[in-house]
Formats: sequence, structure tokens, C-alpha cells
Amino acid sequence: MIYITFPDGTVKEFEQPVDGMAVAKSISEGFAANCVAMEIDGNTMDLSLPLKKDATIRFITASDPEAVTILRHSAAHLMAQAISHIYPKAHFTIGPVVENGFYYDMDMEPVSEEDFAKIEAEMKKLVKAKIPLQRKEVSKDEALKFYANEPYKSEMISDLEDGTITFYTQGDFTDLCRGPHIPHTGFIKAFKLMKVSGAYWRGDPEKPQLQRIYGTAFFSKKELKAYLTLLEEAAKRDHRKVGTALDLFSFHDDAPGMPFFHANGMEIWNSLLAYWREEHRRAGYVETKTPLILNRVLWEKSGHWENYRENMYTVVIDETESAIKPMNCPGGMLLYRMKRHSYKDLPIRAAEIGLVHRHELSGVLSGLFRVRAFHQDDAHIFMTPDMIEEEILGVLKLVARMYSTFGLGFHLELSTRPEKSIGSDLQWEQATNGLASALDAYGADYQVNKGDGAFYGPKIDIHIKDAIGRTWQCGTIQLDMSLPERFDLSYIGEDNEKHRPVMIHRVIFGSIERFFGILVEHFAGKFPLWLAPVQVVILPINDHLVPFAAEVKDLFSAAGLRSFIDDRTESLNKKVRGAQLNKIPLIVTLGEKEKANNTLAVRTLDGKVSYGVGRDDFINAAVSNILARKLEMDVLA
RNA sequence: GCCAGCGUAGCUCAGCUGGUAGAGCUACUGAUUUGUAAUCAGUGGGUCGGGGGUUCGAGUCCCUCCGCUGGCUCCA
Repeated sequence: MIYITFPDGTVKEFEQPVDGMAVAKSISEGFAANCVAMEIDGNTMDLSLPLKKDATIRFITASDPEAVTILRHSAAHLMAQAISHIYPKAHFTIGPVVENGFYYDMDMEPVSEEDFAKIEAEMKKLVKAKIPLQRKEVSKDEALKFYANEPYKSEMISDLEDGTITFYTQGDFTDLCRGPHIPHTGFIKAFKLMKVSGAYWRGDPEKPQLQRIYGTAFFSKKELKAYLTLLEEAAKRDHRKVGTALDLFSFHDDAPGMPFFHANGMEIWNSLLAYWREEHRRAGYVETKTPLILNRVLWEKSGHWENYRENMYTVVIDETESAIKPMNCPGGMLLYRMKRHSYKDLPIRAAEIGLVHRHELSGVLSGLFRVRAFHQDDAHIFMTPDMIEEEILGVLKLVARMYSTFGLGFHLELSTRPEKSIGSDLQWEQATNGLASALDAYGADYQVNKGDGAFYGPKIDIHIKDAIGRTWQCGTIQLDMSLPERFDLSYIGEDNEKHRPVMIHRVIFGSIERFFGILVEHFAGKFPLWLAPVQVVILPINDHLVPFAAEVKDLFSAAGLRSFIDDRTESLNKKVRGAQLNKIPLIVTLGEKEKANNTLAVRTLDGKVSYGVGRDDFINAAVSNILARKLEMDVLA
């Protein structure tokens, strides 16, 4: 007789032997049919597992967040089983769950997406058959014997401890797996194979290349469909596509990974930076600028030559080797060293919109998101140790302020001392506590990533969330205990002695190019008025009204509005359509009525049209919307 | 860098198993003078990513280089 406690506190008695499924059925058959797995005393396991002693139980059903992970793991097995039928020669390696699905790495003949249909068809058959997944504990010897002809599995088993090895069998397919799994394949009602790629065994380029097939799975077709719709929405917003359509930027074979910004793109860029400068000036920053090319000796001193050499472009000038800067900090160190500093001068907040070049591997380049030349909205803050908390808090507040202007939410992560690091315990403690207490003072929840800090100091990473729920790491605040040492920075303290200042590097947009790309996707090209390259398009209704349109444009220009006249001899409908497709926030139509009454007909991107709008009312509303950098279009309100 | 797929007009794309390039939009010209998402007609526009090869003949096949896209240990 054993006693099982349920989440609501009730306790039931069961005769031995009893497994999780039987306990679930004691609630109801219908409930049991929806159970995916169970949690026994906090450990997730299979429903088929026998319960041998008193325990607390919680059933995991499709609606629990962890259930989908179990489902996807089982889906990976399902795919492997299907593939073992179609490609009997395939050797299986690992098949884990990843962020939005799962994958399985297999040593097999190359497959392409065209092969997915037949694999999926086979998977569907197996789902229909509702094949149970059965767990079995095996000894290491048994396991090795079973996988005698499977080199990858044998290798994995060799790394495992005897007594902890389990197999899962579903029909004719058995896989080494820790589990847990769903009771039978019938749960996998909605799945899709997504893509195929190459991956090395254990990620090692020296080892054999495997076929990796990615898939995803959900408990319902509806959820799968919602996920696929999200992907479609993301594809529609793809900044490379929108950037081409709106004539914002381009890439050319002559400079791979280095973006060209067009006139429209530069309007956005300049508006973005004007805003950035305004906020930084207000927050007490000064702006500096350091050269693109600096002598090798400097990079040796900073440690980049030793640690970052393979990402740096170098150039020989007058027989002296130099490097194009991949980071702005060494230049910033030189500026600090120009003068003697008193503790009274600190903190010094020196910003720099620095253009950096990094030689990224050709295969990782991706639109504006991963480039070889980009601008960082960098700043180095030099301070005394007791200023850490306040300065970090200041950066966090600036971050919050600036991101909210774009309607971007964010969360914070603190990374602490890694195994390999420089500096003393005391320094790390002081630095990490400084960051943590700033985070506490700021008041938002944050996640701690133990050991994820840089070797030269702890850091805070800021992850933003865009309009369709995707997250991106943009901002970062890194405390640096290395460079002040290497460059022997100092300030004179109250005691009239030299002291080492504390320095942080911080960025808010991060890479401006990347942030630009994120904004394109976040807004889906429909920029708020203050960022829109063209704010107003003027459509004269016929050719005779073009001179009148020019007068109106002059009024707009005088007020600082970016406008242009579409004077093509095309139909109004066509010009409206063009303006809408170009995502121009305001369309002003001018006809005889407007000319007679000195009014405007104004159409916004949502298709609403207001007639008889006063010119001054319109201009004032637009200008105040821009000055306030509003996210919403309220010009017609 | 490695693997897979891709590269045809400014843009989006068609071009079957090799037979000397095509559509829509854009642009330009003319007609129309338009009241809120595509007026009509005409014209222009391509070394089919570069180079090499096979062939009587290559956008199509092969080799090579370049570029783009997606991946490249969130460890059974």
C-alpha cells in the first residue's frame, strides 16, 4: 500500500504495483488520455513508470508549458523511426529539443526538403498507429552490445555511467534516450519538418558531417498553424525585403557584409542619431571620435592583437602594421590618458558613434543583423569604485527611456565571473555587487547567468522584445577591469594619491545597423512619423494643381516636414496605392476644393481620410507628433 | 571557413528532359486630367553572377571562383 499526494493536497491509497497511468485513470479515463507525463516529487518522468513508494504527484497535460518539450522530443524519435524505415542505412546520433521544435542529426545520404513529404507521410502513418513508447533500463554492456554497429551511439554510451542508461522503444525502433516521453505516438497530432542542414558530429569540423533535419510539433493543428503564421509574418517583415522595397539600403558583391545606406535609409539613420544625441547630452555624456586605423602596438597593448586578431582587418602603412578598429575602447583609453584626472572630474561619460570592422565568417553574414562593418553607439564611463551603482543605474534608466520611445519592452540579465578570468576576488565582488545593487535599485526582475561574464568583468545584457514577440540582445553594460590596468589609467583621489578608475563599456542600440534592421521588422516598415523617410506625400489631383502643390510643399518644408509631390500624370488611385505601399504616413490630396478653401484632404496609413483639414492645424499636429516622437499617428485626432 | 539550396531586366518571377531569352510591376513617351489601393496605348531595358570546359549548339550539363539564403554541440 502506498500513498500518493495530489497537487490539491488530497491523498489516495494505491495497491502495489501501480504506475502513473493507473493513478491518472483513477481520476478519470478522459483525464488519463490527456496526460503526457508526470512529475514525481519534482522529477518529470514517464507515466508508465511504476510507483514504489509514497510520493507527491502532478500530472503534465498538453496545457502545461513543459508538455510541448516532451512532445517535441518524442516527435524527434518519431521522425527518426520514419527515417529508419525509408533510409535503412541511416545512423542516428542525437535528437534534442530546441527553441521552436526539435532536430535529429543523422549520418545518412544527403536529403533535401523535397524528401520531407515522404518522411512526413511515414510519420503520419506511425502517429495513426498510436505506437506506445516503452522505457527500459539497460546495463552499459547490454547497451553497447545493442549498438555494436552504431558508432555514434556507442561513443555516447561510453561516456555514460552504468546504471543510468535507458532505451525507449516504439514498435520496431529503439533509441538511447533519457526521456521522458509521451505515452504513445498518437499525441503528435500536429508536426512539420522545417529545414535540413549539415552539422558536424559533436560540432567538430574534423568529425563526420551529418544531416540535420529540423522539425516542430504541437498538440494541436491550431497551434502549429499559429506558429507557421508567425513565421510568415516575420518573413513579410524581413528587413532585407522591406529595406529593398522602401529603398532604404542595399548590399553589393563588391563589399560583402558592408551595407550601403540610401537616401531614405539615411533619413531614418539621422533621425535615430539625432534622438540618440539628444538623450545622451541630457544624460551628461560628451561625444568623442577616434580614428579608424590604429597602430599594431596599441592593439598589442590592449590585448586585442593576442585575443581578437583573427577578426581584425590589418593594413600596412609606411611599413608599419596597423589594424582597422574592431572596437572603440583602445582609442577611448588614449583620450582618457590625455589629461590628469581628479576624482572631482569623475564620472566621465565619453560616448562615441564608432565605425568598427570585424571579419566575420562569410557564412554567418545576414542582412543588417550580422555585418562586417557597423557603428556602435559606444560609451566609456570612467569612475571611482563607489560610483558603480549610481552610474549603472543611470545607464539602465537611459536604456528604459530610449527603448520605450520605440515601444520595445526589454528584460535584463546579469552575467557573473567565468572560470577563466583576470582580477582579484575582491575586485570581482565589488564589481558584481555594484551591478547587482544597481539592478535592484532599478527595480525590475533580472536573470542571473552564472559564469557567463567576460573574462575582464561582469556584465548586464539587455534583451528587447519586438512587436511580434521576438527577442534580441541589443544593449550591454560591461565592467572592464582589464583595460584600465593595461593602459595604466589613473585619477588623483581626495588623498592626493593615484588610483585606478573603474571603467564600463556600454551600448544601447548596440550595432546601429542591426538596431535599424530590428526597427524595420518591429514596425514592419511603417515607421512612426519622426522616423519616416518621407513624412508627407502631396498628391495634386490634376496637372494644373502642381504649382499649388508646390506652394503647400513650401509650407511643409518651412515647418521642417519631409515631403514630396507626386506629380506623375497618373490616376489619384494609383498614386494613393503607391504611397500606401511605400508606407508614407501622411497623404495630402489637393484638389480645387482645397485650393479654394486653403484646406487639405489627409489620408493616414490606416486608410482613413479627413477632408477640410486646416493647413495650420495639420502642420502643428504633425510637428508636435514628431517633436514628441510619438508612436501613434494622432494628426487627425 | 564547412554543408545544403539558390543567383535570369531596377523589382517579383517563368523558361520541360540542351536548339540562339519571356511575363507582370517599375522607368520612359503619348493620350487621358483623374477625389483616395493599379486608366489606356506604345517604347526602352538582360555579358542569363564571373571564368573555364563538354557539344554543331549551353540560361539549361560539368569544373572553378564570387555572392546570397538557411544551418553549423541550448549535448542520449
